[in-house]
Amino acid sequence: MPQKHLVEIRDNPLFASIGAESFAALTRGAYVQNFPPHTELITEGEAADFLHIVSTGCVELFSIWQGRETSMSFQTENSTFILAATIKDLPYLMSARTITKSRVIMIPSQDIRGVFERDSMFAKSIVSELATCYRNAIKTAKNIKLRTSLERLANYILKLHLAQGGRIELELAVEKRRIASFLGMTPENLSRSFAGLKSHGVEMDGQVIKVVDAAKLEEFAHPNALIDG
Amino acid sequence: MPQKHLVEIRDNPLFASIGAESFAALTRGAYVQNFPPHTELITEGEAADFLHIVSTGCVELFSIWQGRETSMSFQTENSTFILAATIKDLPYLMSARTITKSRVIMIPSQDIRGVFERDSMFAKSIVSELATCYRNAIKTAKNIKLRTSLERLANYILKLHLAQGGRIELELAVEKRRIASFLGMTPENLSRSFAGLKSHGVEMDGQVIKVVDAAKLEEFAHPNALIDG
DNA sequence: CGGAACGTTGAGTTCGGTCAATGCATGTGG
DNA sequence: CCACATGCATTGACCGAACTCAACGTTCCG
Repeated sequence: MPQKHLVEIRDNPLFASIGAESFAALTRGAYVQNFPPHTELITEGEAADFLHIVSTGCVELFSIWQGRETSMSFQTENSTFILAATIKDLPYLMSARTITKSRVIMIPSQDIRGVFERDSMFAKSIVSELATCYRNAIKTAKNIKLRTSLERLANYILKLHLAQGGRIELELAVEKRRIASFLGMTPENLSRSFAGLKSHGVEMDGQVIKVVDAAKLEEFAHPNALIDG
Repeated sequence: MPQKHLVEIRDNPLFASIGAESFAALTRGAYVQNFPPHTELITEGEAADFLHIVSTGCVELFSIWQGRETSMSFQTENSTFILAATIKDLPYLMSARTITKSRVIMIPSQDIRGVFERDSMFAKSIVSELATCYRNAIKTAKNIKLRTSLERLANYILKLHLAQGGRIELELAVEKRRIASFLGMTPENLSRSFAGLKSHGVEMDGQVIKVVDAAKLEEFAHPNALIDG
């Protein structure tokens, strides 16, 4: 593995504080690979042979049941995915596909479990990452169960707005159909919901969303640290 | 703390394989307490001062947003809850209340984090528990997003049926209103859904559910290891 | 210049929620 | 013991949110 890639992996918070020996053990069998958009990386139900880490780009996690598909989350820079399956040596619960051209680090699950046993710093990182993922899953469930689709969209836009430092004009990173699925609605309904947010300080023109009145949007969205934080 | 309680804690899988020293450190500041039904144990947003473990009884985890409440899960014997908050030293994302009379073990979060650092066996248990909880949360989200309310109920009953070794007559452990909330529907709709399952091999009479044709129910429910497993 | 995929819009339908009334069980106080 | 209150489950009528289906416009790409 080229030095460039090693540095790349090292930069990931998950590996930042582990020992040199552990790092070597983790990277010995690792791959770094570039994938074109719309490439299925893993399929739910398969054995979790590798831990995946998005280095650059964007990966969608999704699930299918009885022909119905739903977007579960979008992973960008430095996100791990399917960590729980790797740790427990159980099948993936979700499938993953690239949305944009993406570079992905893959580390054999076996090595992860091995280093986990020996390196307590790494174990700590893993636990921290797992706990964060778990909390995010809980937040997702609360979001879906407690809010209407319009409220979910309002909070989604508000979050984007804040993440981009309060910028007025927002560009959506992923297709609307996927956002719709992520938010638990149909593309048609997302279109209508965007229109419905006009009276709450959001204007839309094609791919560009304008948060013209953030206070008004926030008043409607009622963001909450225990769901959106 | 009485010997009886120590044995009780020891029996929990989370503490089964840890060293004597670690065990002593964990139990030094621990409480074991009995609570009557319908007692709120923790409130979302509060600091995670204790890890809670249900020793006997049943505890409901729920969340509230804008006056709307939803049941997130039911915890019975040997279940931990709010482990992620304890580990990360962050506020609880859910509230908890007893449903039945319950005995609960409470261990100061600080002690959990301390022993976690020193005892790798304990760290392993924690990670395993966390990963399991995480996977359950993912399954919950998939269940809600991919299934209709009738399908969710069908799978819920089927799961009960199988958990009780294929018994025909099932008794619901918790009130229907809470099951309804857990399944993401109103009590009224749950009533109607029960009626709707008549044509799929389920009969209902008050508190007693009869799975008269498990094959028929399964054919409708399409249970899946990646959601229900 | 098609053709494909996506987004939008409209019409109609369905699923699930709201509201209200009733029945039923439990519990309390006279 | 009964009268009454309370809380849950059920049922019906109604309503609203979201989905389906279909048509159409746009963009992107071969």
